[in-house]
Amino acid sequence: MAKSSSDPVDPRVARTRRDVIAASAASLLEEGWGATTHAEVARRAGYSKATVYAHWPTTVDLMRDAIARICEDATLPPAGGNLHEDLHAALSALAQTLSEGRYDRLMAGVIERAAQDEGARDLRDRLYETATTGVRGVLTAGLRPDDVEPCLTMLVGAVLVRATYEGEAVTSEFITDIIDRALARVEPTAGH
Amino acid sequence: MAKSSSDPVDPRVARTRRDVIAASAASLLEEGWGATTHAEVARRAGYSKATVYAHWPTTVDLMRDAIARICEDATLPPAGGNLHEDLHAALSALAQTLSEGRYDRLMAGVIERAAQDEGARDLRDRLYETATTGVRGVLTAGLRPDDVEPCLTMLVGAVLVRATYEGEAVTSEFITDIIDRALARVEPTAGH
DNA sequence: AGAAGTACTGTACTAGTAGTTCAGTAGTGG
DNA sequence: CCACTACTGAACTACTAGTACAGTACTTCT
Repeated sequence: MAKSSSDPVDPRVARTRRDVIAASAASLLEEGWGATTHAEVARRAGYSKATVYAHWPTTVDLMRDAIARICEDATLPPAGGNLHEDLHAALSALAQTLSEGRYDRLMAGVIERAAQDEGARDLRDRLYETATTGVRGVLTAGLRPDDVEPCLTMLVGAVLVRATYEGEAVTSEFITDIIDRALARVEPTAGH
Repeated sequence: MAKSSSDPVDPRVARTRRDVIAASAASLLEEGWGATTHAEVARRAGYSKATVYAHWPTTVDLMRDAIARICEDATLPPAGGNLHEDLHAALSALAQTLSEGRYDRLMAGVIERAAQDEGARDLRDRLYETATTGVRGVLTAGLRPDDVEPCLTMLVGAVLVRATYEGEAVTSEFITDIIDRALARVEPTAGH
């Protein structure tokens, strides 16, 4: 309350926040929500458990910052102007993120908690939003507004089901196939 | 080992298995995987914790039977022969199951564990298989074999994303829309 | 530089839970 | 009626989440 306006943060606090959030994000991606506890994060970051509790009283507090950090790190593939190619790139990036980056387990953990915890519901929305930003951008740029949402849902859903629920690899051919099908109604000329 | 062939089960064992599995299934749907412990299931079913451990040593053992039971209860809407109508009915049933029956949290719990536990991976596959049987059946009956898998993945994915990840209601109009789009490439004549 | 304030540490503690053990009880099949 | 086995309940171990707090180290202000 004393120095709230100018807000010159104590460098110790800045250091601690940075390190602990990085450790939380790493643990969340590597071990999943269930294994990402205050104690584990403190161990990884090299701080005392009490310090972590002092900054983030609840697990959701900790996850909120960790997920925000993870979302910051998400990179978008560059758009070239060709709808099919850009979509293919964006969906490939999504598939990559889902399988390699372990977003699947992370997302599952958030969804499981979202049923009971209001805070987790926000996290779910933000995470989904971030993961699909690339695809949404390409569709918004190339489609009529009415077509964006259903196409987004079908394309993202197909990749997500393939990667997370069927546990199968998302191949380039698969992505090409679903793009062709999803855009069939939208484009007057048959692509490819 | 003594009476394995004819297998006349002790009625006490049959009773216990039936009651505990029912309680596990109920807890799994109502409270989620995380809250479905041996102790909680024993309390619900009215048996001793030790008895539950005796029958199902690990949590996955218990979940396996509970999920099998849940899958048995799944009902399929009757097929009428019209592709669009049958698909609409099957996808509505899926959406209903996802939101009302809390399959979303259940599925999320299974996926989260599937990353570490081999047994949970089997459960994920079986659960996904069961949830999509209705839609798959309709597609198999009405489409060329090559079209079944991609259409299934897109339609199921769209419903799943809508219900579970976006947290929005799956309306009848939404289902009609995605069916039209998914089948656009498949049917020579534009439906509706 | 020194003082005053605050962040972090390490340890110890409480409370609660997963899982085990086992002697005792009661239902089952022969 | 007897031998057998399933279930009970209570006690116990081992582990974990979260709290408390006195001591130390860093930062900022004068």
